[in-house]
Amino acid sequence: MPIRLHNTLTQQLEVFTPLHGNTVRMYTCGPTVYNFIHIGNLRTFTFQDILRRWLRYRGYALDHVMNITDVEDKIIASAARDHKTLAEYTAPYEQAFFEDCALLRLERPERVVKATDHILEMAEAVQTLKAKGCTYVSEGSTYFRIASFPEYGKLSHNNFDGIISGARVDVDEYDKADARDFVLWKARKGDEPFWHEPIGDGRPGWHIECSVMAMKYLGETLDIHAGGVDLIFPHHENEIAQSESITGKPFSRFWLHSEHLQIESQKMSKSLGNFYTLRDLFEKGFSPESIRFLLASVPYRKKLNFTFDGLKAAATAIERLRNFEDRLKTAKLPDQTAGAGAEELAARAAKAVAAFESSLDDDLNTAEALAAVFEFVRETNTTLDQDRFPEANRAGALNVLNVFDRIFDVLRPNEQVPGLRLDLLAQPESPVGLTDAEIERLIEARTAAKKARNFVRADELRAELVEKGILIEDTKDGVRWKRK
RNA sequence: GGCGCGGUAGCCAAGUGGUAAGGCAGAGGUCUGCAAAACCUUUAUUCAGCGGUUCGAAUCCGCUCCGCGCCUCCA
Repeated sequence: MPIRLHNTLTQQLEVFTPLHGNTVRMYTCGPTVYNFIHIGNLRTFTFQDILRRWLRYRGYALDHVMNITDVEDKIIASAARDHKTLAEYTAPYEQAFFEDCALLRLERPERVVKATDHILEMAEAVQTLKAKGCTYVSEGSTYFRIASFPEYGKLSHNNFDGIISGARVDVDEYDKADARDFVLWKARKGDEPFWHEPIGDGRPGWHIECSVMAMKYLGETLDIHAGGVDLIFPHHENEIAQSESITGKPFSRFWLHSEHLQIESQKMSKSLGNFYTLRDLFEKGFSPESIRFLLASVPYRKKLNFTFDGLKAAATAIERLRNFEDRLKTAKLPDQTAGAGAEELAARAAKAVAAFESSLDDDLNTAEALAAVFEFVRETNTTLDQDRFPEANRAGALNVLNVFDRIFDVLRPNEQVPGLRLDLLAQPESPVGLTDAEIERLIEARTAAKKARNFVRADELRAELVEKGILIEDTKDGVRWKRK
């Protein structure tokens, strides 16, 4: 079954295939590094990660470029306030961004590129636009004239004919010919950083960096361009105007946009005090896997209500899957079973994988994909309970989880991921560190006491273990334990 | 004013014409010396409301109510 994705350009679900061979050329708008990224940013980056993984699962190779915006008004203002250069100011946030991504298991794009490494190309692009008659200069700054691009508005489906009453048209300090014209190259101003280029002393406008870097690395027509819904207008609309004016070709075939999330049913905003970074959530004791699971569990085009109850529910759901995996790996299984045969059970696993796949093929319907997995877990647990799950089907069942985790990636706790800052995670209180051998010895003593029907002693030993953060599970296959 | 989205069980949330997925919480049960953990079962005659189309609607159409987004920096 083919992958179908919702294209903002056409407002429809379309079958996706790359333009050239097997490689998907994808560009995503990365962070502006003037602060730590927040949970809303992470929703978008998680969506892009799921998209990456699903495209690869379906056999495509990726050439994915993500930009880092490291020159921009807020950065300039903050750097000036702190008496730092742009690079001095942005470097720590850039590093923090990659740490956050690693903690959430977000795959690194094939190329991560910075705006300040492409100033020359941007200035050249502005020159090209000037030569094509798409620009004008006002007070030293160069603007893009949207009247030169008749298709302006085709992405956001805004109609700019005539006056839009009620809209707050902000004609700022610069003298723009049309309120919607946007700046390509800002004239040098005061003490602000600037570059000396033929187009003039100054710095690039925001939108031009994405057009330039995307086309430099991926060619004139991308397969996919993605970002948050807020970028549809004006950022992506402007990217289209610039890029297509330069090349005369479609800039991107697919435009994918992820919805915003809300916090406890409210808009996330600094003034409401519900503005969370990953670090904030770690301090509250939530794990990266819980956060990733919650962010991934709601299809990307739906608003996601991000709540602390939701995070707890996500943690419990992951625990259920981990328990299931553990059971599958360690259970003693019969060679022969009555009732449902190996073939039927194999078909059940195949059906679960097929349902998982078709859900994600359908515009990345992660909620439906999860349902397929949990249904399989329940069915298989039942069969295991009945001692009717044969050894021959073990691998097939584990494969369902492997397929699931290739995309969701929440079954393994964080460990040695390069660049991973485990120190940022809230450490669970483990008052006393018992070695495995010590734990085993205490459990053996308890088992012996139980056998001797000395339940007082057995309960003492159990209490001691619980106190030290060890969870005892008496199963019919013997005692299992795990650290809490 | 323009464009667009949404209102499904206590909470989160699939489903866009064929008779309500899944997760969490709750309740009951299995297991156990008792527990815990784990697992199982169960939980919406109903999909904001009112009309309409249809053999049949949560799904299509109209109206009403409520919430939200973009049109301005923003994931």
